[in-house]
Amino acid sequence: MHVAEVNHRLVASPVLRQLSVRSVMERLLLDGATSRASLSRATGLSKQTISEVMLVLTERGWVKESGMISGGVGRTAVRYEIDATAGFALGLDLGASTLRGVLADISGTVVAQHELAADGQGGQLPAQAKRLKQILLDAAKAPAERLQVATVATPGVMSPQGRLDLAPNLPGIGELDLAGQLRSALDCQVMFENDVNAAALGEYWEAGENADNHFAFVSIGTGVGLGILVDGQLLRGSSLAAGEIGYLPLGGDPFAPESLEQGALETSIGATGIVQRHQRLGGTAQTVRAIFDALEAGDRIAEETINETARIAALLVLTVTSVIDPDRVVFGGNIGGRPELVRRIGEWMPRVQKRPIRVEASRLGPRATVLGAAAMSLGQMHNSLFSTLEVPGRLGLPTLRQ
Amino acid sequence: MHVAEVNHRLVASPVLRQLSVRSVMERLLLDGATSRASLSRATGLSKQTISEVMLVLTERGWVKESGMISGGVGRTAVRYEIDATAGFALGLDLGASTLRGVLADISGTVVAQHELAADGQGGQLPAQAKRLKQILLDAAKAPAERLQVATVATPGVMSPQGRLDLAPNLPGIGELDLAGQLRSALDCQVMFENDVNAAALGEYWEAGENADNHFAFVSIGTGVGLGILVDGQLLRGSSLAAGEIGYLPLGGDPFAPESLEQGALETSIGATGIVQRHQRLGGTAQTVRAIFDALEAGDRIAEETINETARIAALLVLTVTSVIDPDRVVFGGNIGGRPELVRRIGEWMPRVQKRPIRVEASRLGPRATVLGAAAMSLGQMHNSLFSTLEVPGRLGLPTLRQ
DNA sequence: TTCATTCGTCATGCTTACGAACAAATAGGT
DNA sequence: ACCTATTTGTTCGTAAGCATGACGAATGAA
Repeated sequence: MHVAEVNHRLVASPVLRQLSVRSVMERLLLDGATSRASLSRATGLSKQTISEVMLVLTERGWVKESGMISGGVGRTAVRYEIDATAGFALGLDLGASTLRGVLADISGTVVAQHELAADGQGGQLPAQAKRLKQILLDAAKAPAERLQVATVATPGVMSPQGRLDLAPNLPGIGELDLAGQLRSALDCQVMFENDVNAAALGEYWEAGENADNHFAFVSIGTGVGLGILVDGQLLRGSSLAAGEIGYLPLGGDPFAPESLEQGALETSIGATGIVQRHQRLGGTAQTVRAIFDALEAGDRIAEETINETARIAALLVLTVTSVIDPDRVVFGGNIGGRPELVRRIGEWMPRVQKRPIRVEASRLGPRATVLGAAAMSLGQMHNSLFSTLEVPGRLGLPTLRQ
Repeated sequence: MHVAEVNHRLVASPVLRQLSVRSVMERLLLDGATSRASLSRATGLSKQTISEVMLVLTERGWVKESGMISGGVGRTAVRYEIDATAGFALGLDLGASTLRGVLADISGTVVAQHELAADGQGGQLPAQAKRLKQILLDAAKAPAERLQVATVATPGVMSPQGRLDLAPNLPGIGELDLAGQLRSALDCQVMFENDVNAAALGEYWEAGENADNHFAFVSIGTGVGLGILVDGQLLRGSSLAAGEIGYLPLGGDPFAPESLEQGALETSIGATGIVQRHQRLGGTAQTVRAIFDALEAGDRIAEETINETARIAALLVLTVTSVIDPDRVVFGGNIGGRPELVRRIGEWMPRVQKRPIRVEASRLGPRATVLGAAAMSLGQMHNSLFSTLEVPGRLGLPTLRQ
């Protein structure tokens, strides 16, 4: 089978066949390896159609035979499964101190992960990304041509001009044509996403079948951020600013000039805010990590600091549940992922909200963002390969005439 | 043409034809009357396919010829348009003092509207609804069999058992099997929706082509509520509680016991909260209406009351924009729709948020809810008639394996 | 060994859509 | 008055896709 064949999209196929291919691939992705007969039952398509579709898919290299199914009554069935090596999706997390990467194959299996210490200057970034990509491809023995999509998770916002704005932790990066340079360095379709949104998607993906499709992820670290999933889709907002919660009027006077600059909530429960609170209470710690260490050692001031932080975070949970009513709120980030903090947030909740709400700590920790980036690539790969068709789910409303 | 034919759904048609019918109907709904040739260009389907589809649609009664198009170069074209009398959608707004109704035809034109003073007791409601339905059908000369869907907008939440909960303004209504009784009284498919959500949809619908598909509607009246549209769809939340903003920690101490009972925000800017504020400031007014009257007369205490209310509402806008980033926030309800209030909210905004945000007063006023209910019925009618097909827009993610 | 069951293929027929050719109708120019 | 370019809409032939039902193959259980 030639690589050219593998890369060939199913664009030319007519509408009906595309729909059939799509439902078959969806079943294979969700259920794993199966026979044609059970695919026919699962999709409602006739056995005949399934056979035709599988013929096309094996010729194209997306699907391969994988042994037989025997043991039950009746004839043994030929088992088909997605050829996991047919396409790969890359996720990158562009952090302040590390550059993380994850490579997933088309079936959703993570086949390689690695991280590099970030060089001080942003100018090195595209070259580093290229190196990381190659390391991951080599580790997975994946040919470079089969890398279909990469997603780069970044702090701040990627401007339409391809420059990274509002990312003070990555000095000097705003001057680069980051999008263009990464596109040529990675040599495939490249997408960009906010790191908190990516982390939200990562946690959602990790939860797997238990995932409710309505989900909120709060990141507390140097700054604060919120990622929202509605019906399994990221909610980005009309100016891509959904989840920019630093300015929420919680934990400080929102009308104070510094709140307008830095944001009341961020000032209150961001890393520097927590350290300042500790110092106001008489503590001497210089970092949040030191405060958590003191907390573990039984220090009263640290206890009070974290408890007050949790109190304000509980108001944040109240705010999020009041507005979008997620099934649960997951906390992550350097600070937000701390179980000591999350437990205290949960303890505050009954005092501000009658309805119980699940408040949990991130299960993926620092890997949430990079896995979410890989998930975005994976979703994009599937949809561009098997879903070129534009079928809007619902009709829009006609113009109102009254 | 028989009514039985009109009511016949297109269920039996195979997939491909359904898709064709759908795109044709969508174009006709959005663009109005056109010729078959231009439909062919607009949909990408061939001219003969369009002709076949139109034949089916005219036979079924959904579409009819409507004169000729001449004047340009070339042969005159036969013009087709949706037969507006083929189906009707009903919206009802179940308010504390009035029962409003709107009847729209299949093309989205409001063909009748009327309201009845609500009888004191909730038990009369189904009979009143039936009467209102008949009044509207008579006014529009629409045969009852062609009423396809009705949506009833209610305060509170409709429980899965069909009882209306959390609607203190409608005493005694919680005991009724409201859903069942309305279904048999209205004698068609009946849906239920929260009144604030319906109002949000109404305002969105009214904005028409200028509507951005990302939109928030805040209602301030006896209580406070929020309706959110994401991509033109209502955001309901995982327990149908999205937009229940009464408990937001704004304008009062969220840890106070009365905040847990009544909600801090609702206590602060709900009707009674505003009156109490006025009295605390030394005023004597008993109703919000009186306060607004005094404001117009130049009263300083009223000015201060409303300004403080606007200040807290501005924090609400900040909260909503921080979380979901809508294109604009529209205020409605008895109090929220007041331009004097909305103007002051807009004046407070620059003090808490750098990014400008459009804050506007409802254009539909008290009719927003009933129009939104009609819009829901209309959408449901279109989708059940022309979109029986289940085609998910995007593929889901496979299980994560790592 | 027989039988019920399941898998997969083959042959057939139906529905749908498309392309090309063509007839019909019109405006505008000569 | 006539011709031409343009647009509309139909007819006819062709191809694609799917379903149906019959059939052979392979298997476990009685």
